[in-house]
Amino acid sequence: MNQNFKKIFPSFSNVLVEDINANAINQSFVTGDVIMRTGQYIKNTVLVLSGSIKIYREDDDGGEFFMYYLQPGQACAISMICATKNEKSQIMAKVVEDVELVMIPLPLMDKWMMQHRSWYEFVIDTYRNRFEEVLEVINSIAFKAMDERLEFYLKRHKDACGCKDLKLSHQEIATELNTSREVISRLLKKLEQRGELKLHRNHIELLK
Amino acid sequence: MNQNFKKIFPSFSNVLVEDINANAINQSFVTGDVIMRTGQYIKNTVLVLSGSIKIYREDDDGGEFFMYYLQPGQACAISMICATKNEKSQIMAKVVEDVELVMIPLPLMDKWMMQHRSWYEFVIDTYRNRFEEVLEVINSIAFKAMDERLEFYLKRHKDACGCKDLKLSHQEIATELNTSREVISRLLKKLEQRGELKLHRNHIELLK
DNA sequence: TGACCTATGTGATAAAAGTTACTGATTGTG
DNA sequence: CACAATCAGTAACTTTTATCACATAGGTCA
Repeated sequence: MNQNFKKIFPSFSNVLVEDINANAINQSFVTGDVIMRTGQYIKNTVLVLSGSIKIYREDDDGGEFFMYYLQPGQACAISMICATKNEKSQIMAKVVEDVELVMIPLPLMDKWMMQHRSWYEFVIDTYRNRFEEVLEVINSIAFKAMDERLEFYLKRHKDACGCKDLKLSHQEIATELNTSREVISRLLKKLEQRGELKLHRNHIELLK
Repeated sequence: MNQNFKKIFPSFSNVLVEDINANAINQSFVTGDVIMRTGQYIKNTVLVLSGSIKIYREDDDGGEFFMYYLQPGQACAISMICATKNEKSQIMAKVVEDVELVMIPLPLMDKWMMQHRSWYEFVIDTYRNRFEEVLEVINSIAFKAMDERLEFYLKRHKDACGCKDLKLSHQEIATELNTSREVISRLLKKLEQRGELKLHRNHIELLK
């Protein structure tokens, strides 16, 4: 796993990787598992080795507002931030594709900041990227109408999975954009007519 | 200023305060000054001694979506994050009340993370608080209709200024919520009828 | 195959928000 | 004081989004 790990987190120094191997816990989850809930205390920082996790905010009445995906080589910024303060989670994390994780216990996450330059940079980098991503999300909902928000949503999914075939139902999209299925169906139809994509049952084929 | 500084940033160690005094630059701005723009490179991390700064995102067509205020004793999380990577600003910062600032040059901000425990904790704390605040903002726009968003907006302003008298015109609020003045006027009227507040020219008196 | 479940398409209608147009009120300034 | 500028109130209308109701289509499995 040592070899593999260096490939997924190439910026980590050898000493850091040794420290991780010695202290962190490996854990696996399968699709559908919820590994973090709103209000739950966070005890670990999570590094993703394989698979994919959806990070979202939950509404009082079942809305699941999509924020971003965690992919291999990434870490959960929120778990890092909360970890240092032993805070409750403000977000939900659900497994989209079976994942292998490395759990870094809270005190180590903090200690390594001072000891390993490459860890420090990784953490700061994670903060920055997520903060920016979240700012983008704010832009899209604050300034854009639903049609543009849908396009933004599809684009982010394309970027995240690196493919043009999105396995999403209209209902799922509607939930994640906090609107109704009918609205999404209609807007997708328009995009199809414009030649932007092709609709299939349970998946959407992007053409551009 | 040394004495004063310790009062505004009580968590800072004496050594850190000395370091700040020796290296940082004091700067003042007056109401209306824009001290950071979208696309501009960030060369300093900003600590607020007095006054107040509005942080917002700018739209292509003049929208000024309100994110949060920077108050005395606080620092700009975004300038910290960007500073470490020499990145462009993604936000706008406008002075709302004349401010005195301490500008920490980029390389020091980074260096001190390893040297001063109290600086490290302050920075992490700033990240965490802002991240959470931004998540709250996402909730309000993703899940709430304009009436609730307005109430949330008023509440945050009350919390920020610590008073119940908000010096805001309907137009300002509308701009910051990216809607039109008429909508805000109507909703404020409703809130007045419900006895939540009292409307005056150029200011709103909260009753609850 | 046919019963059944889920996903999607679509029209009608309602509600929320945005736009236009105009009014009066208050304030500051020469 | 007179005038301009800004702020606020409101009615009428349009657009966007949400909701309801129902039709159809594809896939699963006994």
